[in-house]
Amino acid sequence: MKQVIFVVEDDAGIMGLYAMALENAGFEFCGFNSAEDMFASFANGKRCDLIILDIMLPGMSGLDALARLKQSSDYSAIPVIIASAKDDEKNKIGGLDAGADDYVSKPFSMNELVARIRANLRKAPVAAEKEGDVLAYGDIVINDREHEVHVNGQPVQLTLKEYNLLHLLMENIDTVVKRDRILSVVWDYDYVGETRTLDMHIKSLRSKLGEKTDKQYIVTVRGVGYKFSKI
Amino acid sequence: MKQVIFVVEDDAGIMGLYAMALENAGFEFCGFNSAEDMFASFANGKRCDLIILDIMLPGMSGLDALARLKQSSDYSAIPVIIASAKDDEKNKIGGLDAGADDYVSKPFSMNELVARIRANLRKAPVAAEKEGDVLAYGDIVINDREHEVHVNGQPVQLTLKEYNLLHLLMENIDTVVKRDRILSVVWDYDYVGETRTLDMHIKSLRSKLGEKTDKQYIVTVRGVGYKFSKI
DNA sequence: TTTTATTATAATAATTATATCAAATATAGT
DNA sequence: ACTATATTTGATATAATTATTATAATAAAA
Repeated sequence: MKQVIFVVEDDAGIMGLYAMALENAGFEFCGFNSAEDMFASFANGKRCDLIILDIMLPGMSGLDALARLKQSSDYSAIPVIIASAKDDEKNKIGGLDAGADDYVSKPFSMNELVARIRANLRKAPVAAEKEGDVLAYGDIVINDREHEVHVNGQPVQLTLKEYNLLHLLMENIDTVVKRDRILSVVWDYDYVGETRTLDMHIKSLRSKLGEKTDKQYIVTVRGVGYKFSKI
Repeated sequence: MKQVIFVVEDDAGIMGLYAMALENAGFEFCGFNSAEDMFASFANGKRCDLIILDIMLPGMSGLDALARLKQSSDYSAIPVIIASAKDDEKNKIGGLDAGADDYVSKPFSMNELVARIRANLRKAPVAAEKEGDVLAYGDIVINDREHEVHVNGQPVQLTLKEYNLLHLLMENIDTVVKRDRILSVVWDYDYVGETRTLDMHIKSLRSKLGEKTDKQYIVTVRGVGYKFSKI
């Protein structure tokens, strides 16, 4: 199911660019010429995963719209990226203070925009997936309440350390977790010096997850740590 | 890249011990005789990862300095370890109340100190990483959280040094970064003299970025350094 | 133009980080 | 106390990264 991006922008030309870039990147695009139109659409029950909001708008300003979104209990969780023609620091700070999750100043490349969208979309799902104590990605499901892990629907038997390690990595999906941090979270270490313990557990975790699939979930980021990767 | 530890301590002998212990433990040491000196250094743009603060200081007291640090939005995230000659519980509590992250009372072993430094450094990264996940210009996007770089939407595989180098240059977009500065930030160097190491990494970075585009991002400023350029 | 200083390049050597393995130790269950 | 399982440790292998060296190319200065 494609993720839906709302774009509020009054300039038709720029809107066209958004449409093209977002469709291209695999999102469902939905544009509005004014903030009022967007709220009307919300009222009609339409939903989205992220909003791109121009600051300079006819009628209700972008910042006002932002304030309204962030006050509402229904919509406050939706990430909002402010887009502005002004490369004006004041505006930038203002927007972030008002609750925007990110900011791009025009002109920006569509690559940058897509990167920012992806980054912001990724912050949200953790909360969503956390409910019911279940973290899931792809073929791997980790159920905290039951303390069980399934790969491709098949239960796999993890030891405590393996479980905690996987849990930490999945909590931080697509995010590098530094070796130090892993050691201090999964182990208690104030460790000084060399240990191959972490590597060992990564290895056994990989083999237990990999026995049932050939996909590489746990990615080594040399010199930094490991991340659980969607890609 | 070494982590930088600021030490504020008026006794020259003790300062020497700190210097030795910290360098030894692989940190970059930077000492100040007074809190005022440290703030002056901050004002000059110098940054650190952790501060060790003596309580008994000439001029501004350690606790006052602590209060000032913790009130500032810029520096409040930096972990502070209070060091005091008084093994006095009252003082200890006072310091922690005032926002210190940890406390050691003299005399302490350098091993203990280093262990505490490591432990406190480890608490921080979450806060640090929160800031500006994405740096982008044009076709190049660098995502710090994921530790990934995309060129034209395509991921490219960078080594740690290449990554740090690119990051430094992109942080300073359109600004020349001097060779010295690059060497001291990305490498540990105080090193004076000839090295072609930096050139090497610039070369491989260029080729990795350029494989997918013919635009020149990294500009050589002869006699000075390099800059990442929009134009 | 010639000289000099600086940077680019390529090939090779050295270093470092991680992976793997086998064995030792610890822990929990019976 | 005995077993089975889990975890840690240290030694070694592998692979990836980084540094070095020598040489070429280039720009600036004389």
